[in-house]
Amino acid sequence: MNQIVENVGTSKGGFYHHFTSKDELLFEIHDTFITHVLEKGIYAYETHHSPTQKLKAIVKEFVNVFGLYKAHISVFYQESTYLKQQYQRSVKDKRDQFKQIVMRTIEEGKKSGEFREELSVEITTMAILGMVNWIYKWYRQSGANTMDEIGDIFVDLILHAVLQTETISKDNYKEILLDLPFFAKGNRNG
Amino acid sequence: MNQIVENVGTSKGGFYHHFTSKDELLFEIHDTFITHVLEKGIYAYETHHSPTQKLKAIVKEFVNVFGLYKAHISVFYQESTYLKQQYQRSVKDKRDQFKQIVMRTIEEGKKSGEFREELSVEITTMAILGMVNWIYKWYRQSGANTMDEIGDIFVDLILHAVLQTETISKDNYKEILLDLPFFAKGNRNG
DNA sequence: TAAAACAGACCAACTAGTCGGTCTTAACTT
DNA sequence: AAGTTAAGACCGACTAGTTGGTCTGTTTTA
Repeated sequence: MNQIVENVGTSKGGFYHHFTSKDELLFEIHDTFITHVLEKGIYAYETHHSPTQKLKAIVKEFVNVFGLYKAHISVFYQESTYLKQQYQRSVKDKRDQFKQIVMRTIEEGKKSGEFREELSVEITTMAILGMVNWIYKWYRQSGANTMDEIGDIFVDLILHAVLQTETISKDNYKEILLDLPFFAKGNRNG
Repeated sequence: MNQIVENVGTSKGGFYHHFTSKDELLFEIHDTFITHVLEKGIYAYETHHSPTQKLKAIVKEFVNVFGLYKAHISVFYQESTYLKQQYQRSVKDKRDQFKQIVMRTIEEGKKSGEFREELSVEITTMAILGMVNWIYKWYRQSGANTMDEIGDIFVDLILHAVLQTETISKDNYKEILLDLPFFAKGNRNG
């Protein structure tokens, strides 16, 4: 608290005039970015037809939020370990909503035949959530890749993981999947 | 501390007779499971020839540790946020070693032609570490899948993500990749 | 001039860690 | 076998520092 208050340039009194507790602040912080991803996720889900496009858009937005709200997310994960029950529940609620969108998308992909039939919807979803959520642990502004590049790479990895194997090679997904830079293509194996 | 000591059924005095600080306990806890994965990882790396087999074995061992040391890992992540610098460095050291093994494996896979050339070694590695590390956040003993199943699914997802697209369909990887249960194959789309 | 915004001294509860002491164990002596 | 002793294991009241949070006031705004 002292640190928060100091860094923000305010005082205990000032802070508690606006928030009823530290937990509320934490909740508000979480709500800021989770609401953002959730809205973007829903929008992505609703504006695209194919599960592939949906998944691509959802993942990109999801990754993107780690660029936009890096500080929020770090603080939240660092301080939220002992969040009061009521707040934990609201937090979990919104996270579950996002999880549902991803699950529904994968389910649809399986039904439509775009994604592999043998996928476990639940575990695949958790794998995606995990790889993206973990970003806050390792991403540094100074790193070699921008958040946008990371998003593209993640989309590429995830789609390769879920798409029907046969369809990948058919060049249907040129625009979505990664490729070598043109000047490196000469060395290609195979 | 009070809680730890109480739950362990000892006392402050007893505890500090064996540890110099809480951080040391935390470090010891982390070291227990990180040493385990690291050894298993190195062994897996050294005993297999192909990068594909290496990666499979490494991921399986990595996932497995979350079954063996669930409690350790949860405690560590919950309490380690403010670990003293010296301990943080040793922790990071071992984690980096494991990361290196994964990176080297992917690099080798690219060189051998088994893995896709266009993969970003670093980001792919972080994706793998992320999806597995995140397990501690969601895995419940009571869940639908055993740790072993999750391991297999993760291996399947990761290999589909990294393997050369052409080779996947060639049945070379029947033993490694997942398939539908035989009784469901009749419904397969074409 | 009243209400909202803010300040900061203060507080209770809790934190990791200490310290003087007791109990347990096992080797050593007689 | 019984007695001695010393070291390691263990105890828990206590402390210094920190935590989130309160309360009485002052300043700012409209």
